[in-house]
Order: sequence, then C-alpha cells, then structure tokens
Amino acid sequence: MLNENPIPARLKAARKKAKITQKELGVKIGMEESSASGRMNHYEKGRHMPDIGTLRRMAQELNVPLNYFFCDDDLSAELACAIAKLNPEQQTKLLEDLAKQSD
Amino acid sequence: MLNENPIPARLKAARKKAKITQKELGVKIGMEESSASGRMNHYEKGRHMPDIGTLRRMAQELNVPLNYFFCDDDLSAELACAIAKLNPEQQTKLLEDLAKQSD
DNA sequence: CTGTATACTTAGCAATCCTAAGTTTTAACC
DNA sequence: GGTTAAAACTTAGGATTGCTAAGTATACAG
Repeated sequence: MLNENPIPARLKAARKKAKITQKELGVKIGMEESSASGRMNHYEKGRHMPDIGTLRRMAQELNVPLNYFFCDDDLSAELACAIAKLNPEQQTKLLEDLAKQSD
Repeated sequence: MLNENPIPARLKAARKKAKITQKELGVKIGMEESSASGRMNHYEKGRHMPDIGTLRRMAQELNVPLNYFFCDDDLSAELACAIAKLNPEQQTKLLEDLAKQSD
C-alpha cells in the first residue's frame, strides 16, 4: 500500500531545501518556542495531522503550494511547485496543451 | 483571506461531475448507510476535516489525485487532474520544459 | 568527556470528529 | 399551489485525535 500520509516526506524535503530545523520552522509560523520542536516533529514523523491553517502557514514559509504536501511522489510534488509559479495565462495554455495531448 | 479549506469546493465539483449524491459517495467508500449522508455533508460544508484515508478513498472513487482536494482554484485543480493522468516519462519531460521556461 | 543543537518520544488535557437522529430544502408530479 | 420523496443540511454528545509540555536520545564540536 502507498504511504497513506504523504505529508512527512514532503515536509522533510521542503524543510531541508530551506535549510532550517524543525523547531525553526515551527517558530516561524507562530508556534510557541516551548512546543514548536515537538509539534513539528510529530508532523514530520506522521504521528499527528496538522490542520489546514497550519499547513497553509508551512506552505507559505517553505514557498510551496498547499497541495504540495499531498503529492504522492517527488515528481508530482516538483510539478506542483513549478505549476504554482506560472501565471494564470500560462496555466490556461498548459491545460489546453495537455487536453490536446490526451486525445 | 483565501478560503482556508479548499476541500468543500473541490469535493462538490468532483462529485457533481460524477453525478452522484453525497450519501452515494459515502456508501461507495465504505461508510455506513446510516451515517454516510451526514458525514459527507460535513465534509462538503467544511464543518469537519476528513482524515487522509477517507480523502484517498474519495479521490479514488472520483478519479482525481489526492492533491486535487487541496488546490485553491479551479484552474490548478484541473491541472492537477491532467498531470496525474500522464505517465512518468511525460511528467519528467513537462518538468524539464517548465524549468527552462522559468529561466 | 562535556556541552549544545537537533531530533525524537510520551502522557494527559484540550480540541475535533463521528455517529445517529432530526430538520429543511429541492424538485417532480398532479 | 399542494403533496411527496429525495437530497441536503444541522445538531449534540460520546469517541477519537491532536496539542502541549516535559523529558530522552543522538550527533558532533571543543
């Protein structure tokens, strides 16, 4: 079975890329100094599930789209980031191209 | 502020496209007849947050990727679906194309 | 070995969800 | 417009899960 919860792997990858610790990330998104380490570690080990607001703050801090955390593999995760950086016109054009391709 | 929870809008769109009721969707993914209507409605109204396992079963039943439920607008949601249908080779090529484009 | 930074674990309380039952809305039909 | 059934929605409380705070383990520099 597929890893049920994709958040741990995504979170770790994006945090490492940003070169910050679990606690630093937690504090940056508004957690208490005293609980940031434990909470962030729970999320990264998959023991607890963060709520949407927390996910959004992490996404913003790590410069990834919210849906990044729910991608099941590295490739689709990178694609999600790349697509989030396109402007709406570019996104529309890409969607049209993909639609043609699948005919 | 952006709608904090994108699930309700995505869930409704995908369910309508599949032309089934809230209860039907719930039963199809293994909920009890007696509670399927209430539970699915909670999710679609944003009152409760489904767990990852439930999200996965909904995604499979509705033929969308898991990250679809966390896209913040229709355009990126459709793109997520289109990309999920590509094979890995096509995905890799697309990622390379997007990387060039952003230089 | 000692001190420090980072990662990880645990347990009880607090917050949230699941269930079951009931209510409201929608839409088709006469 | 009134009737009916299906669909959508709401509520309350017991059950489940997450948050917090405190502690432990590991890695590494001095």
